[in-house]
Amino acid sequence: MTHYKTSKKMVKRKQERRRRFLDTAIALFGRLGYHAVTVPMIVAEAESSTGAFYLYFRNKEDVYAEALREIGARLATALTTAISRQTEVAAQMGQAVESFVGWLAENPLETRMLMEAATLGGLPEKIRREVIESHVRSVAIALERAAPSIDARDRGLIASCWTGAAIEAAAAWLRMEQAERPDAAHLASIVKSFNLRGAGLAADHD
Amino acid sequence: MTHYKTSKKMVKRKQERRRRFLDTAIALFGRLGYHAVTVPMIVAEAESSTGAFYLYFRNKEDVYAEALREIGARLATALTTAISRQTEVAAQMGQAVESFVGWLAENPLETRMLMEAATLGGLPEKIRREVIESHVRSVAIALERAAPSIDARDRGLIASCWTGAAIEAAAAWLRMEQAERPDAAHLASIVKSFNLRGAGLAADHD
Amino acid sequence: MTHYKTSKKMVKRKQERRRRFLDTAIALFGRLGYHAVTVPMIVAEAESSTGAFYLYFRNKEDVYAEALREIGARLATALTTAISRQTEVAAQMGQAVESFVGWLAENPLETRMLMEAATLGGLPEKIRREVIESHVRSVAIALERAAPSIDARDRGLIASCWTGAAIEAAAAWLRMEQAERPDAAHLASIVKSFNLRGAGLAADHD
Amino acid sequence: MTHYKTSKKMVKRKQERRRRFLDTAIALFGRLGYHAVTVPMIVAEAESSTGAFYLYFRNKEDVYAEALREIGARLATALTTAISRQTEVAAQMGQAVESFVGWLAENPLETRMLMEAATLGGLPEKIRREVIESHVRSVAIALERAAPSIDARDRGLIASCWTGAAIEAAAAWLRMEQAERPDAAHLASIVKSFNLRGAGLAADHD
DNA sequence: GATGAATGAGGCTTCATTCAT
DNA sequence: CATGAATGAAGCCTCATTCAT
Repeated sequence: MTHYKTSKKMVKRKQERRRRFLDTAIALFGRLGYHAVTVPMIVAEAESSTGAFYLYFRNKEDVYAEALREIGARLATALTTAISRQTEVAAQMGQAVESFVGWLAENPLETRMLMEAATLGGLPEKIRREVIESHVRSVAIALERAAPSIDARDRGLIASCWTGAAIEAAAAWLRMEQAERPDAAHLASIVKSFNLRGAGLAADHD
Repeated sequence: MTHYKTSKKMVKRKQERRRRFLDTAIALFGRLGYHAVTVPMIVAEAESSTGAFYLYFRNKEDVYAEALREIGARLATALTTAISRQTEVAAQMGQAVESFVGWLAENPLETRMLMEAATLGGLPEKIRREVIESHVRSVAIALERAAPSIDARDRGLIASCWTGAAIEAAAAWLRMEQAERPDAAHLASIVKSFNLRGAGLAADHD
Repeated sequence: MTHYKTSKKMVKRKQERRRRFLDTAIALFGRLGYHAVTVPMIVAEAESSTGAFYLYFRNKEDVYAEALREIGARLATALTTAISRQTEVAAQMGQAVESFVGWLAENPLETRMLMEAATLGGLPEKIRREVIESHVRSVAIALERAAPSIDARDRGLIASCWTGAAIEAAAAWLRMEQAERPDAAHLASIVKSFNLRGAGLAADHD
Repeated sequence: MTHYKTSKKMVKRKQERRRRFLDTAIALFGRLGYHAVTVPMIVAEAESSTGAFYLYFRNKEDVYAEALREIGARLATALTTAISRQTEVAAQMGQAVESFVGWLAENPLETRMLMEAATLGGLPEKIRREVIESHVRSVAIALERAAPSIDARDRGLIASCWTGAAIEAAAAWLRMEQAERPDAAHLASIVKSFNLRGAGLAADHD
């Protein structure tokens, strides 16, 4: 009765395998970049086989895209969780920047992929846009409530400034020698005040 | 030995040829990205030969790097010229953002290269850093004069926010359909006020 | 993980394929020389593909080196077999020259590779040295027993004379028109008496 | 009257230039081997121009061949001079080996070219054969006088053994670390006695 | 389902040689 | 006569993807 191929055990195995490919992919893409990573590399690192790889992913671009989606999901989870601890809009926005920057700082591989995906074209670029823009969008929405006087058309651009500042600051921080880096919390607080002020949501002398 | 024919004419021709390669390279790299461009493509587009290409550049990475340097020079010129028209520090900084964003918006190919170079590793990444950081540095220096109360260690990060906001906003603007884009001047003014406020250099209600 | 199909059949096939590459390589390198042979040539002649080639060898130099090793092994086998038929040192040495020269005369492709490898530098030169020097060394060792009065330091040089004479004579013989060549056995006997006398191991009027 | 283009001064200049090319070529070919040397390299080292190069030589193979001829001439001069100091055939032959080996040992670049040329095919191989065979031939002729009992057909092969022993011994000597090399005279004496005995021209206990 | 050997298009780069100046 | 910029054929090698086992 129970169809052999879809026993729960097998489904679980499949997911584990897929997950292992994805983790390996993030590790490699994050460290070496899209073009320097080869499918055989991923296969070797994941201790699997080429055939298995193409069973789970259509092609190299596809793993990259899926890995990016995974990253987007993790980031969203982190942000949602953090933000839900705040009730007020302004506080939520502050929390959002801090969590965003903090997450980037703690996840250098993922950050690198997020940055690289912007220039990769095709599916990766599309997914990166979705990931980032879902963040941009929620900033824009929050902005709408917090500063309704701002013209709707400008909100998107301001939100871009917002995320651009966060990502670039995190990237600069990651490029610094470990020794001379301020701690991640300090980084987050600087970006937070830059963004809140920039968007006109904080007193000048915060 | 006896140099008969290293005439001025030839020197000029060499420079022109090199310049043609560089222009072609910027056009292609800016449109398709580093990895999608092949040396034969550049050669064909520049109506030259493979051999000539390698006469002027060590390899593909090298043209990319040189093109990037060229871009950096052009950008620096644009900024210096614009800024020199202002005498006051705060005004200079405002001018700097506006010119920077304006230049990015008007030079989409160059902007794309500047963004991609961040993820290319090797020489390109190094040059991009030089180009961007020369800007970051001048922002940091201006900041020192304009807002001496800010901790020196933080200045670099704030400068990163500053350029990150500008670049990302310009990129988002470039990604918009031409029809729904506000004009470049408007974009520049939004980023300008975001950055000046973010850095604590402008009144809240500018 | 679970190795389904790394069957004996596949292992055998791999070895056969590798062997075909090696045989083809010897044929081509022996006929045309290292630099005149291209990887596509080897691939075409072996009725395989570029990719397969690089699956078995790191690069062109590597096939050459492996082919040389193969040649060394074949030569060593031939010599060991022949020499083992003799019990006395002097007789063994005589047998060694004869077999060596005979083998060279019968294997012109291999001989050509052995000669060319001396001027190729890198790994090929190193392997040729190993192959030849294993012969030189055994000559030197035999010499030690047969003529202990010779200074140890000179033995190596004498052994070089020994192999140099054999190789050059074989090469000269191979260069002759087939019509005017004495038979291989005659060649071998001439070199044999030259070398034995040269090393002081035979009566003057042998 | 005196034709401008063939004034003595110019002829001399031409010869000097050609000579400089040849010397440079020997230095480079001897150090790096035929295939690793490029025409631009020779041109640069000789501080001249590509155009000039092709004024004096038909192509790369041609310089190599000419350089080889030059080497042959120098070697012949050295040998002739040395041999002419002896009056007796046997003494002349001994002198010949010694001078030959000595010359090889003192001229490593030339020796390397002589060895490499054997496997180059085309003109170089032909010239090398001429150079070496003129030596082989004179050995064969001397042999005819010194040991008329030897069969004429065998003389050529014996002469090949003779030169092969000399060249290989010299090469082995050149490959040794300078520190552990016996001096060139010792090398020469070893080869001398090996060859004289091998050819049956010396007492067993020389 | 799983494996990994095999494929081959296509990229990068070198260098002997020519020829306009 | 001399120069050296320009040419382009041709070689080496990588790697995404397929498919027989």
